[in-house]
Amino acid sequence: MSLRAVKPPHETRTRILDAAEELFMQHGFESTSMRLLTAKARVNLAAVNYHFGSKDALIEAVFRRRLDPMNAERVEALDRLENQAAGQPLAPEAIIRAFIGAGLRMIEDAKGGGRNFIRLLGRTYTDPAKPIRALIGQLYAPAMTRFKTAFERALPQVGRDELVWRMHFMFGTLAYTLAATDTVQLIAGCKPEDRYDSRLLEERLTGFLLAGLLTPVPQASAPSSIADRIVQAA
Amino acid sequence: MSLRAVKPPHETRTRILDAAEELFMQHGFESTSMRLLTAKARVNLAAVNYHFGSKDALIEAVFRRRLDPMNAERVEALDRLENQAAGQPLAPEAIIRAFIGAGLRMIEDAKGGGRNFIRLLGRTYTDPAKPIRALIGQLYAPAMTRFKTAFERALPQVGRDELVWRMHFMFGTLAYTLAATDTVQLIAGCKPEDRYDSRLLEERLTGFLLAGLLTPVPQASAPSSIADRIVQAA
DNA sequence: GTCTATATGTGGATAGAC
DNA sequence: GTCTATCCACATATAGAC
Repeated sequence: MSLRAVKPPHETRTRILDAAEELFMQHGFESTSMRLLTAKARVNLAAVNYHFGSKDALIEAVFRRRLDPMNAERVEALDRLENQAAGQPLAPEAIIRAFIGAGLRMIEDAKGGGRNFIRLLGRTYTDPAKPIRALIGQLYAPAMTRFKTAFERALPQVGRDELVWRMHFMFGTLAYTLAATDTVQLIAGCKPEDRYDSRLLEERLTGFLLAGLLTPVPQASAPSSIADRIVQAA
Repeated sequence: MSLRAVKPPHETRTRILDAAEELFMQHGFESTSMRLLTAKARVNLAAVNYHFGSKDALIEAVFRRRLDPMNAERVEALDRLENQAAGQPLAPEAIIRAFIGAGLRMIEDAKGGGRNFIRLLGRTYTDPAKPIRALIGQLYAPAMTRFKTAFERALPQVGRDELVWRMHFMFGTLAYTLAATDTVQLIAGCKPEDRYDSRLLEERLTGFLLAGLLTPVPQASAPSSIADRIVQAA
């Protein structure tokens, strides 16, 4: 045994992943050069190719490291809810929380890099590069299927097509919120200390999304009476 | 007068802008080289620098060409509403429609390139490059201020902080919807012919966003009773 | 205004010593 | 597993002829 601490296995890999996560978030994939990345990680330029094979493979590894556990957590939360419900449809609010919780809790992890990743993730949903979108879609697919089924059972009164769009709106709101939370000042000064309060954000998001999901389905024949319909439904 | 049609002024500029719009949407800014761009526009490689000065200046011109008229249209719509209202606060639904209408109508313009631009725009809200975000923010700022004031007057019961977040959610939903409308299949097969029906999409979006904007403000003390509150409010 | 040819920099990837 | 040196493709931008 040497007197020095034993070097953790794959320490180099981890340093590369951490640096990549932060730089990809700050500058995007294309603008982050391997030279900049390896300098930040304090590893040799050739290390990325040795450990990951290519820049693209590194990008995939960055997403897998966080996204696989995150989606597993979501599915586990849904499993727990469905076990408790014993065959009954779930409450829409509970499904929403099961989905957004995992991501929101990660924005409080500033030191461990979770916040960086979440913002990177939110932006990558709309990345122009096809392989990137395909990767994200593939990593999400299993969880997506489960949540879609749960929403369909919970909201039988919302037709299939309408539900697809509402889920689309929902995921969009979440993705954008996570990606652009630093930009909220653009609209107006909000208390900076509230920006990363995931509990507060969860309540705000849940309220907003739940209302959208539950709103009465519009009839094509009455385009300007949505507010009326909400009042009538109440 | 020659027998040939007179060459329109700045035809080269327009061809460059059109090609840039499409390629930036497909591949992003970094991945679109001037060589590819000028080839698509059928102009000389040096033409971009001659007419715009640099690639960055071209990017700015692409956004200004569409975004300035688009935001002007939004502000005009708001002007009309406020003139009609004669000092009374506006209906939240009308404000939402005034904001989202201009963008939604543009997605039907597939041939003229409007659809390309809208998707490019939606994605660029979360672009990692600081100068790009700064440009977008600057081009939006005047319209943003007007709409924020209108929403504050229309929704006095919502509280400043909460309203800022709800507007953030709203713009996020819109941006993501416009950017990723082709990805809706990711959630499930939706009728492809509905994807670009801006009227249908406007009804769906308005219903979703309006419900979120109007939902009762959560109390921090009762985190799991949002559904109850909606029922109580009704 | 348009073109060719080129200057100048940077990118990802790798061969081969240690 | 780590490092240096280098290959080669491709980027933006421009000089100068037409």
